[in-house]
Amino acid sequence: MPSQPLPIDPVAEARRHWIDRWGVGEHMAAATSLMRAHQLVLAAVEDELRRFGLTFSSYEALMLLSFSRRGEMPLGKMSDRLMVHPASITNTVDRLEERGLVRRRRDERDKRRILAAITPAGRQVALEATEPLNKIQFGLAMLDESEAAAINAVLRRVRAADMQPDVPNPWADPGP
Amino acid sequence: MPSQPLPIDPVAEARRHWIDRWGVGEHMAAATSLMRAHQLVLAAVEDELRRFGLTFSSYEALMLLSFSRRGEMPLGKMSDRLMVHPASITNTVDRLEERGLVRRRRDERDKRRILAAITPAGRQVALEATEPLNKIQFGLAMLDESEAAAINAVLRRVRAADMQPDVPNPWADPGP
DNA sequence: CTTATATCAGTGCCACTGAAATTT
DNA sequence: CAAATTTCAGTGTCACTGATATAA
Repeated sequence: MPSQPLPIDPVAEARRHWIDRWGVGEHMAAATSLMRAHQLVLAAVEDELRRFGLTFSSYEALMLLSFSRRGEMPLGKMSDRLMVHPASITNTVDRLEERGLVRRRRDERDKRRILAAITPAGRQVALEATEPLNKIQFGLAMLDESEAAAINAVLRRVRAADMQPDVPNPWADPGP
Repeated sequence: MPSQPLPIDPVAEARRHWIDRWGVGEHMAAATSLMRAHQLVLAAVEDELRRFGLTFSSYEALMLLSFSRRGEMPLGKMSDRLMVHPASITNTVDRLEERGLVRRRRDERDKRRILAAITPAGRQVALEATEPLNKIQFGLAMLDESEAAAINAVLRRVRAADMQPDVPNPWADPGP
């Protein structure tokens, strides 16, 4: 990314224009902020992951497997959890498998399924790659804990469209 | 995107694992939420833009030009404002130009520069495409005004790394 | 001559579509 | 038989790199 420091805040400027023309602008600004912040966070994280030969996608796949019960999971379930296309998971697992970080095996109980299983090498890479990410706080080091929690609380409502209605909410306001 | 409704909140689950292993997790969860929410918002917006033959990138470029003083801007400045690579702006403007939505012309005062100028057809498409986006509130219709403003306030601090220190902040807390 | 601006060619990752193969 | 799971081939967008052309 090139991006000189900007002389102005382009999102705030667009918001002004929006309010002038349509009387609204907060949601447009929020969506645009989301796009920009995503780009910055992704770039910061992938800068750290590059030396491990990982993208954020492959890192997420590896972490998902490392947190799973038996260190393995059907590709379709990974696809759901990571919100990526089934064909993309095939591709991601292909590249992880080439590097020996995961191994494919058939699910004997449902032979349509393929399980991706993390290898010891995969666990080690996952662990090593996590260290610098925690150090830079996933590109969000400029936020304190409460600001990060605020993002989580609001964005959970955005993500809720993709979740069942009765999922426990760790960011819920206990209320009066 | 396929994405069955998820039985659990994968971000909250990852956060639990993180706190168990490393004692922290709020920033990781915030970064992950950002990635997921970005994906959902982008998909919602591009679903609406598709029938206008626009991507979010090309829509942003068109809006940027439509808000500019003379309806034109050097490609390099567009690149800075939209935070995209110079080579990507060349490509985006190529496709907009093929469709007659913008026109290129040399800047006579600095002949290294190329100005992208929005055409009347471009202004019309920009206007028409904005209508459904306002209608779906840019994929954030589940949020009220104050929640959208909260996103803007926090994410502005993330984007601030890319802005000069003294940019006016419309989401500033007036304070005591 | 050095720097800035834009373009071009090539690479890589990713998303998606539609079809195929296998199993339930 | 229909439905689910994964793979494969092909397409398109985008980001990036490195090289080039033009102008300041």
